Amino acid sequence: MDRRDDATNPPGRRIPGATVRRLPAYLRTLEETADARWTSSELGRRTGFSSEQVRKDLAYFGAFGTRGVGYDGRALAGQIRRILGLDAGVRAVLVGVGHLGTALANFVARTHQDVRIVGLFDVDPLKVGREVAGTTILGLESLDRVAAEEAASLGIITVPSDAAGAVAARLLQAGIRGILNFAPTALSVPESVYVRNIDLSLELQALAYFVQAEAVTHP
Amino acid sequence: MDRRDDATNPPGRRIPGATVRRLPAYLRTLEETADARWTSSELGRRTGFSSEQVRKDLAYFGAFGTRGVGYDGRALAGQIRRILGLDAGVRAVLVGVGHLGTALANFVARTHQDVRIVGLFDVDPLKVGREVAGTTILGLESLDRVAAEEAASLGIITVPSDAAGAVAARLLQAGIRGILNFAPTALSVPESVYVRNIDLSLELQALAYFVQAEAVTHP
DNA sequence: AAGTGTGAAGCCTTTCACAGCC
DNA sequence: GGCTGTGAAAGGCTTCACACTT
Repeated sequence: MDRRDDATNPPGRRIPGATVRRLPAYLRTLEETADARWTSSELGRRTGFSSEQVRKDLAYFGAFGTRGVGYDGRALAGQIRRILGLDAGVRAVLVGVGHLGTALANFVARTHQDVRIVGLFDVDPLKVGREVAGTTILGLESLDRVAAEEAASLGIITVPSDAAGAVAARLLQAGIRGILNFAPTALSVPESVYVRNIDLSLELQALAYFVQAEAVTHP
Repeated sequence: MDRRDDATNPPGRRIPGATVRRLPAYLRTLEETADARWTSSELGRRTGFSSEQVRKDLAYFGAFGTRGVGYDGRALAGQIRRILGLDAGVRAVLVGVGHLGTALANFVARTHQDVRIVGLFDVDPLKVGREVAGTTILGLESLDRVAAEEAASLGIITVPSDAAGAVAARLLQAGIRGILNFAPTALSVPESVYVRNIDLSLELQALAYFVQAEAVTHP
């Protein structure tokens, strides 16, 4: 879940990291139903947050609504895309094309036009050359070249735990500045690189606690 | 990445949810290197948290260490397993055996003895009957029966977004009390059910913001 | 001397409550 | 009247600092 993830929110106007992580949820909802008019309550109901939260989050970046009326859906979506830096287009490389890597590559290709996976890499010679989600899998030796050519800024690590550290090092060397890490290991990277760890086991075990605690509370 | 996830920590002694989510990381590290003696600093270094954090987290549940000395690795691991409710064994069902579901099923089967996937379900007739990670895929109609027979308490949703709501409803009906949801949708469930949403797109887009912000800060 | 356990302080995030505008 | 924008209050989590134990 989180390791040093939350040491992350440096920009000018000091935006809470929690706010940044909710913006994509707002954006998705706005895009899903191209409604002209939105209120903070409706947007909150659909994303699972409170209306105050929605208003406060947006207020960090400006005043996008009209009092007594609400928000214009299209305009707000545009603003959020701009804030997140999606309008410029985000390019990511993915290392480790097993089931998980394949699932992510397909998912991103299918559902995102603003985030694009521009390189798939694997050490397995049997996988190199195969095509997944419209991209040909390459060997790790091509990482630097592709990352540079495509100006990739994000990296996704879906390799086994013991390879993750080495892959992270290669990504940094290739100029990657943000990493989504699915391997259950704490990566050691410079302060300037953002790492988000997603660790299924941790989530499952934490869930086990809550379910058990609940059982104890209501016997 | 959180919707109503953090509305979660009701038990007797009011344990911070953040603490519960770190315990599995401590546990994994303790199990990885079966060292007899651990200090909070070493455990913190390995998991990526501060030593005070480690001590405070553990202190919520008791005094497991020896002053001036440290913690006994085996004993501490045992305590954490007990706290999380893992010693009783946790049983989960998984719905949606695509690439992502397959990856998770394999991963859990390979790396967990305390969390076990006792049922795999899919609506696709072509998948039903196939075997993944040692378990045969069944149709959704068998969910209630299997969940009851195996006393499953957790559910993992790895179906496409538009099916997630219906699957969640079926899981609740089958008596599931904790859900790990990989579909990018807010599920609506009763207060008593714990839901943890894991949403790749949100993470990727949030990462895009941080990377961009960094770029702005150091032009 | 070394390292745990813990109140107190500080920081971050959410919620409240209401003024302001349409 | 309805809904946004926002200071103030509340709540939750992390860090500090130190007493305490071996």
